[in-house]
Amino acid sequence: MPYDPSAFPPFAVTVDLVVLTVRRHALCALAVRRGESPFQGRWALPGGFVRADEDLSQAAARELAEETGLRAHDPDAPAQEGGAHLEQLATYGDPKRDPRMRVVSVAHLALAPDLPAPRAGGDASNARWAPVGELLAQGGYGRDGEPVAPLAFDHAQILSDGVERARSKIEYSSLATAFCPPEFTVGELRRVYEAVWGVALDPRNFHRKVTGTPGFLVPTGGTTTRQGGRPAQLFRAGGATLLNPPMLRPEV
Amino acid sequence: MPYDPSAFPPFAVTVDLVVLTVRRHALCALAVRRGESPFQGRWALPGGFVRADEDLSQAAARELAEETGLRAHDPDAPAQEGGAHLEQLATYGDPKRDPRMRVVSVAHLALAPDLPAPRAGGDASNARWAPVGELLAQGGYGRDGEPVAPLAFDHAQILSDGVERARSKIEYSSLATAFCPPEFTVGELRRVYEAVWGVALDPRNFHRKVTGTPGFLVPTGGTTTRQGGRPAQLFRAGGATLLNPPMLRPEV
DNA sequence: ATCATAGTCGTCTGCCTGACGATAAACACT
DNA sequence: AGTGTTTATCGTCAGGCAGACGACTATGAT
Repeated sequence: MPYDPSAFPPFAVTVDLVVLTVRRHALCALAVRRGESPFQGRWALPGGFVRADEDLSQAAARELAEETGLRAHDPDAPAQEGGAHLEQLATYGDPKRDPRMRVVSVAHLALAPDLPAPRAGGDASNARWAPVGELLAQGGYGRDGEPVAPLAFDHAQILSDGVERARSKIEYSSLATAFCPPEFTVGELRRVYEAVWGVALDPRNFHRKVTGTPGFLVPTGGTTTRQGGRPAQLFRAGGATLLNPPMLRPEV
Repeated sequence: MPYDPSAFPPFAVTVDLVVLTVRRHALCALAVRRGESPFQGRWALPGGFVRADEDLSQAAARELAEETGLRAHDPDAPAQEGGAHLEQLATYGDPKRDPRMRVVSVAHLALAPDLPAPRAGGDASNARWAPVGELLAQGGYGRDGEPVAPLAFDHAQILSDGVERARSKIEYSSLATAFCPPEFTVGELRRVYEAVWGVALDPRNFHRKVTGTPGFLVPTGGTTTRQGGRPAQLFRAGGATLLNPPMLRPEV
């Protein structure tokens, strides 16, 4: 068929972000309150339109910086200090997902260390870190007992897919270090796994596994007692991005 | 920000397909010859525009049916007879990936049993199954010695991502059965793994692994000698879609 | 001093994998 | 009929890794 501009319908293309972090032993996602219709006043994932001259990953990195101030890393690079892991998640294009027009959203997944309070256009009340269980509890009640409305659009599905991606990916990669500060202890890394998977892991077996995998953790020489108890060695993420054999997620 | 149609640029959205199959002990992908500019005469992945009222997966299933006659399965369902596995792969949106205009392509991955000759608008010379190594050999030479031009657009990257997805996914899922006919032998399934991974596997250990995993294979009671040698039991894919512990891919 | 907390090193047992021997059942020759 | 070839299937054995858990260490809190 010849090139004919009228042969295809125009779409709007957006990026939506699933930004995950671990706070107070819980897996949390960044949510912003919608200020406009549709779904006005409801919580949603941060996101926005892709600009005319922008690549998808550029648009995602820009949105991430606008919402959190974080700089994004290359997805293939190991976790480094002061930035977030960012990767494409999936694309959502149901014709009815946005009642205004035909919008295709390329969702991205970002993993960040614990951050100070989020900002959304400088207005803190319009952005928050919320435990993913709370955001996904359809028609349930939040931590403080207030009723929680479901996320706007198909964002519950997107968030759910993002959480599942994170849960499975830390099994066989060093991605869990993206939730940690530049230097961290084995115990802090273990608590990341426990929060993301929602299980308890044996500290001794976990210690053996992560320290026994060559290239996964590099000791920095320092120690810390910020968790209480005996001082723990500090590590940074090593060059190994793949964990083989993988960390086994306990049965449900 | 208020709703303003001028606030976002229009995009064209397409689906491109990485259709993989195993033929003659080699992993092959479906390629179609472009009849128009740009990249006229070059090989490309099949694909087309998403229609105005179509979901992305619908568009991918439609394109798959148009190019191969295959019906697509639900990605979450186990492999069934007479259809192909179809799942979303990734989305490619570099501003310069199509010189004509801004096109975002949502690539999908399809896995199919060995098929009769492909058809592309009824013209067999414009569609073929080609070994993926041949399609990805940049500036190399094909099986018959003719020079091979790289795939059009960024399709080499898309194909490469699709092959990598297939290679990793058969490790921990029953997806390899999607390459097999409805009833198959353990040996045929092993040859799928060998073709996709490009390695040789021990027949005895492979047999122990797949028959020892509950719910993975269900014997049908029949036997066949279509591979020569001693008759082999016939199986169909069981309900288990996840392989735990995974099939280990030998070191490179 | 004693306790609570967290980190780190070992041990043991069972399961799974890789390597590989042995047998079985078909077909193709001679 | 016998012999070789091919493929399927069952068994055995050693090594590695994970789960369960004991023991000890080094901090801060009471």
